[in-house]
Amino acid sequence: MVYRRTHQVVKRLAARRSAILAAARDAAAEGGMAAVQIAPVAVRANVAAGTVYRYFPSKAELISELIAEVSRDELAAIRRAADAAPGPSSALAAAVTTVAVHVLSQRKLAWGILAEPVDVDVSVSRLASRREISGEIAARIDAAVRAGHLPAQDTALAATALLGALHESLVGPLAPENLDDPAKLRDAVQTVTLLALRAVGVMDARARGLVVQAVLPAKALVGA
Amino acid sequence: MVYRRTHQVVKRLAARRSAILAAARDAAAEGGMAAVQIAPVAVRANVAAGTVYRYFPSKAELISELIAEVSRDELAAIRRAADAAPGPSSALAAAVTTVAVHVLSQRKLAWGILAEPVDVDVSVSRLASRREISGEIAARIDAAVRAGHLPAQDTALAATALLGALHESLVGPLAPENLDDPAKLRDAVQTVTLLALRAVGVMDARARGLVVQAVLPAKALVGA
DNA sequence: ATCAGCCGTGAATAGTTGTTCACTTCTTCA
DNA sequence: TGAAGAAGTGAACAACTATTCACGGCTGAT
Repeated sequence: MVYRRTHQVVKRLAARRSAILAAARDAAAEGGMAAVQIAPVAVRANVAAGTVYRYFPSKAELISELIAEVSRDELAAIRRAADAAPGPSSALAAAVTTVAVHVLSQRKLAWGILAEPVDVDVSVSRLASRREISGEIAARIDAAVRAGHLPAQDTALAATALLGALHESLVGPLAPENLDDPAKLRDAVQTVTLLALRAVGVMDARARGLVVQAVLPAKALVGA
Repeated sequence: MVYRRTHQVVKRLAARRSAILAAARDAAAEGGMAAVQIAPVAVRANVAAGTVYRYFPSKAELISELIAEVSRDELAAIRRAADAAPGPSSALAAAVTTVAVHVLSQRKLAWGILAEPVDVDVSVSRLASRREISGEIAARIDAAVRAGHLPAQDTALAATALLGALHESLVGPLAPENLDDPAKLRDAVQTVTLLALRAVGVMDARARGLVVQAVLPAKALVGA
């Protein structure tokens, strides 16, 4: 053979691949999953439509990777916030707040990743990602139950319900309008976190305390 | 003119219109909104594709009417159940249980009506329907607050969150698998209702009592 | 410098589905 | 019964997009 991939080429290919993924992410953040179409994404990434297919075997694969990437970031953020909390209940509160803040800061993207319809091939990947995040929340609920802070319950179902509540109330079509106002945004996060904590059995008074503590560090994320 | 619509013809036209709507509903119940395509719906209704357009100006209009119809039924059921309850807290529990049971008994249809992606023209109608149901739940929460049974709160946001929790945990992709088993189904309804009641501030012990009372009459609906 | 082979291209292709319309069939009434 | 006009038909059309592929240009070893 008279041609072999040199390190420089490998790097360029990886960069281009990332650029395409980033373009897809931008498109989704702007117009939801429906806006992730091969031609527009190619334009954003400064490549031709055909080139996209040199990097991803199909659109479904591209979207699957996009979802996986976003979910990986999300999961890491949840773990970081929860692990930094002083106890299981605080950790749960931190996890919930983190989800709320993240979802709000990228509403369209979150909507696309979480709810917007896609074809079957993609929903497999989406399901896996969602399961991971739901599992993480379930684990945090379970820890609080084992610590005696919460009544015994079906933690998997509870985690799913909490995520549903967060998503629907913050990025769903009935979500409040002017969440661009930071104050309103913080209120919404607090309110929803409170609902979530009470739902799994935290006493009202204690829940209010946990919410305040959890929102303080998370406020930084809102600004970022 | 030598032709005028006779009563018999008017009736036949109305029947055909209903048949098309019913066909659309069946299709949605079987395969979600994605399955509501003109050609298949026409076949189900025993008419030609073109005929559908004699009754509905566009597919979006057809789906909008479908959504409105289903939501109207849903809202009526919620009101009926809530009004039959002895007090505001019971009414709220009854309302939540009713939503849960209905959603479970027609999962695919509910998913299509509530969450499946559709084009913009349809989402207007969907939004209106959803707002009505959410408003009804909000009103029930508000009644319980005014009765002093619940702490003051943003009832609209709470109602939206509750519906999100119900939908996600019962018909979302992470919903438990074998809900066809009546016992499992009842458990799921109870668990989710309990979560919902606690979320808005009902004390755990009292919530458990309300759940049991609310599920008893609703069980009949499951069988139907 | 040169050539083998990979990378990038974008116009053409193909599949899917909502919508139209020229035509047929049915209904009503004189 | 026949004419006027409405209702029904379904093949053809149109719009949208994912995907392909034959070609031109670039890269890297000799």
